[in-house]
Amino acid sequence: MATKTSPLSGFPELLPAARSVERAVIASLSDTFELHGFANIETRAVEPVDVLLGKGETSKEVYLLERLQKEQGGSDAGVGLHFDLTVPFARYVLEHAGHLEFPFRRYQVQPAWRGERPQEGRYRQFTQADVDIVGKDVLPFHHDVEVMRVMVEALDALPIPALSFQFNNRKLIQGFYAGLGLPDVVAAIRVIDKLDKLPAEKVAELLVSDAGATPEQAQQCLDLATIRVADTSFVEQVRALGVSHPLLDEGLAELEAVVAGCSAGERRHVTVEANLRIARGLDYYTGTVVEIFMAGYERLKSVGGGGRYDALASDGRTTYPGVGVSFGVSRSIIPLLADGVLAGSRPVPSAVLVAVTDEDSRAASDAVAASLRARRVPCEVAASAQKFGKQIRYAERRGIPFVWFVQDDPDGGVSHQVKDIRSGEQVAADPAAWTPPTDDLRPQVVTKEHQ
RNA sequence: GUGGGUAUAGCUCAGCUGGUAGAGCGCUGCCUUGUGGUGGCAGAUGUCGCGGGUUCGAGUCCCGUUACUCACCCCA
Repeated sequence: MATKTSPLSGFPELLPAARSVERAVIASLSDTFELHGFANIETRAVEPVDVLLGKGETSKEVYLLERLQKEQGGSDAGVGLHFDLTVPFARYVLEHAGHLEFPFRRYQVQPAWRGERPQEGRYRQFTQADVDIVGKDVLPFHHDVEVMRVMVEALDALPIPALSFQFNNRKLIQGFYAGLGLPDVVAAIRVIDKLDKLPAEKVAELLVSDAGATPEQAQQCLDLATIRVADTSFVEQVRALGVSHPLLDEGLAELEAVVAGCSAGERRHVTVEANLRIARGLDYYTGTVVEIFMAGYERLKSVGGGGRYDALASDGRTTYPGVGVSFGVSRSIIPLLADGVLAGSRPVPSAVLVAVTDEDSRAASDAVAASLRARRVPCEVAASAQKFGKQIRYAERRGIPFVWFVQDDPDGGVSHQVKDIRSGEQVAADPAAWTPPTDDLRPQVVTKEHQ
């Protein structure tokens, strides 16, 4: 019976070649995280609604599981799919605190769900990669530098366009605003966050109307927010504004350490800046904050972000401060795939198609395949003993670079030949010794420059 | 949630002021009796998103509906 299907908006599905790219990205990220000693965990897909909604997110972006709610008798709010990995992680830490060693370092690559209108780079189901370090009661500041450096290193290794890490520090902002005498620091941060959407004059007006600032204070806020440098010279620039407060000093010192620490070393395509307008809307951040942007894809807004949160998880007796950063795998990779900036070299893992001469000799072809696989060469045996031209075409359509022929010799033995179907070159080969070039062994990520 | 656009072959799309469905690519076969790609010849494929209305007649006009899509809001 025919079934009509249609894509579900916001729930992207990749074809095999594209999926191989996504998997390569995830493998590369995991490799870097593990190189720095971060253990992988996976949390369940659902959380109690009160856990999900406790962090200032609006309820309508959460997908609720209606059936489970009904089963529970409707007395409590039920469960919903998580919309990020930070909130489930905080819950996980509380739940398993007795079995974890602190500081606890973990990374997590999982889908999250959000019920908002889909767009390029914004999906209802998307994969995110998070790294965090969580301490018990205290977490020394140097972990801020450490975890940010890990993400810098992880993203620097990816075959994607240049990335910019833009750092700020909540203590710096709050200390500055407090030193300035602003009545409503939180409202001011929220207004400053609009700076890339509204003109400066409009933001100044909002600071006066919404955050209770005087016009002079508003101007100083703008002066602070427009500081953006690729080194630690922002410290003098902030000092020059003439505001002083102990929290400001602390924030300046922290941001200086993060920028200096993340800038150190050779990078392929990741740059680091202090950008004092970065605030991040989420109110659980307390110190370091970061947003990550991808060159040529500024329209996606940030492809990653994170920061320091001193009290995301607490059981009332112990608090678990943490610092972490997340990278939007779907958000960045899917647009790159759609634009052809990234592509998979082939849709199948097979590097070799072993041709079948006739069904009676299929066993001989199977033996060749087994021999290749014993040396970790991915291969498959032809589906049917069609004319060799058809079998070659089968391989060509799948991007399989080599076809292996097993043929009877006049002297009663068999001969083996392998053909590179891109060049047409065909040579005698030993199934117990032949190996394809390394680049042909597995599907590769192809970038536009190389195409 | 608000506003715009679109819906026709596997894919990209054409189809004028209404007259029973088309192209390119792809696909299948043959030229090519066991080695593909180029070329030539032949061929297959559609409830024209769904429901209703107007009309002798609707892919085309009208109404509704659903899905997709773009922008705003917001975020990874």
